[in-house]
Amino acid sequence: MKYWLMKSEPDVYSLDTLAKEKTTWWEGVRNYQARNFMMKEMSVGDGVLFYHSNAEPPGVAGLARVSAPAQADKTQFDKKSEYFDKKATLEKPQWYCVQVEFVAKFKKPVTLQQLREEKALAEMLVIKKGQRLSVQPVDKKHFEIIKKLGGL
DNA sequence: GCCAACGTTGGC
DNA sequence: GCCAACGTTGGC
Repeated sequence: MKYWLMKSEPDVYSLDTLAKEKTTWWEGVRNYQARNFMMKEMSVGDGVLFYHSNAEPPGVAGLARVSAPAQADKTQFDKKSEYFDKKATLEKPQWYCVQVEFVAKFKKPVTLQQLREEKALAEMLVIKKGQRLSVQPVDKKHFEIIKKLGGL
């Protein structure tokens, strides 16, 4: 069982949307490191911190869980999609994504500022300068602290 | 294989 | 909207 932080812009796809839809395929990741985490490291049941980037304020909005293993991201084959990739073929997909399911929404989001102020979280990747990875691993202890900060 | 140019991310 | 940080692309 591993733990992750996954970023989404709430204007594009928010935790509230996931709460309504229950599950979603995490499509549109076009970074190899992030893809490799989804393809090779994630397992069904892994815990996910759902992070709102480009939000006011930015921060962890709640919890999700990996609900199906990685499969080819179908948006890479869709010419009309902004995520279309002409290098991808059905035989050799370039991009994969896992399915995540809604778990819980924090009563109040745990803001980036709170994460920075919490000494025990100083080593978290999301805090670090220039850290842009949209899918990143999280220590269990950090996951638990944030869950508590979120009131769960 | 180097690296400059360019594009994207994401906080502010 | 700005811009620092970083990833990707493509000429050589």
